[in-house]
Amino acid sequence: MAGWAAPSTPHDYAVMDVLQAVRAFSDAMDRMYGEIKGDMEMNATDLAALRMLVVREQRSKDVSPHDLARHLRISTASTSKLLDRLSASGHIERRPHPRDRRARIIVLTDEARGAFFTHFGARLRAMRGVADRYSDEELATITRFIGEICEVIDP
Amino acid sequence: MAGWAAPSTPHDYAVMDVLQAVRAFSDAMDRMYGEIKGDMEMNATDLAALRMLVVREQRSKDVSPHDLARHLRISTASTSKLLDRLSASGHIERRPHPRDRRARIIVLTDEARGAFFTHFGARLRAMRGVADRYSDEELATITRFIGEICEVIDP
DNA sequence: TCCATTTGCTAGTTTATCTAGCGATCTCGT
DNA sequence: ACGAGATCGCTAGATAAACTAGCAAATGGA
Repeated sequence: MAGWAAPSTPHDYAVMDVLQAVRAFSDAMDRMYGEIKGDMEMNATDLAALRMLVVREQRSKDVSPHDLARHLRISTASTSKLLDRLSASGHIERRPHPRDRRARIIVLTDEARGAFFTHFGARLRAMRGVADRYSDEELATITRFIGEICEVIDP
Repeated sequence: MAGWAAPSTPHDYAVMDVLQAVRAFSDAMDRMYGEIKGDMEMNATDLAALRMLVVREQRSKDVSPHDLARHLRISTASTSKLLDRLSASGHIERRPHPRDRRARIIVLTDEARGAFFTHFGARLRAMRGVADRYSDEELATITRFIGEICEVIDP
């Protein structure tokens, strides 16, 4: 994913290395989600939906079926079926929206939170262990870099 | 994905921030692939296969249908169909393995390489632009951090 | 040599997505 | 206040893509 323009200076090599690391990270994420998908006996989309719900919950943001459809890039029809599956498996509940009677709010069940952290928890702790070994300044630089990369790949 | 244990020191906050950045990065990657999937009119699995082939080609590694099945975590039967699709759309070719007459080697066509860089090229240049603004020491730290994160999430 | 294993494929089934369209509800201009 | 148009989530039916089971050809070690 990086390296088809010949590097010439040490800086070029450093840039190439970091972009290769970014690519490797993407692959590692794919494989991790693949593994967890297998462990939880879910398909990729349903797991991605669950991840979104966890993230949004931590930010105290409500999630509608429409939000899910946009994030997952599937139709709202597919989203209805997806919610049927997650509801039947006890991972989510459809709650009425307090103000808009057409709308729904999707909330995670305790079982889903438990299952999620059962499967992600060990890796999250391991990631925290990695981050702990860096200084505050280094972490700030890394955070800034990752943030900037996010902005250019998903503007 | 980070932050359910109350942080108390500046370092805790820095760790929490970087883990949130990692999570956001993962989300941004998902959305980027989703967008490219739409632009290239491919499904997620086929695009993931193409990405794997590009990465392996840059490392000069041969890819068999079996390798694809393992990486994508789909059956070899589904992989055969996937290769039929990619072959029909002109993205790949099945070549005979030089030594094992049962096996195949999957190679990208020039068209596939072109299409891939048409869709990823702008973002890759943008990422390079971001990385260029960091010092060699910073880039080394970031590369090391990302590498360590990869090891713990995909051991 | 011989037999278990590996490789990639096909056939048929199941699962998940899409398009099209519906009723209910909200929003906004008049 | 009220009607037009937009939005929300859902259903039905069609299409696409995954799965399981099993096959022949080729390999490789006992």
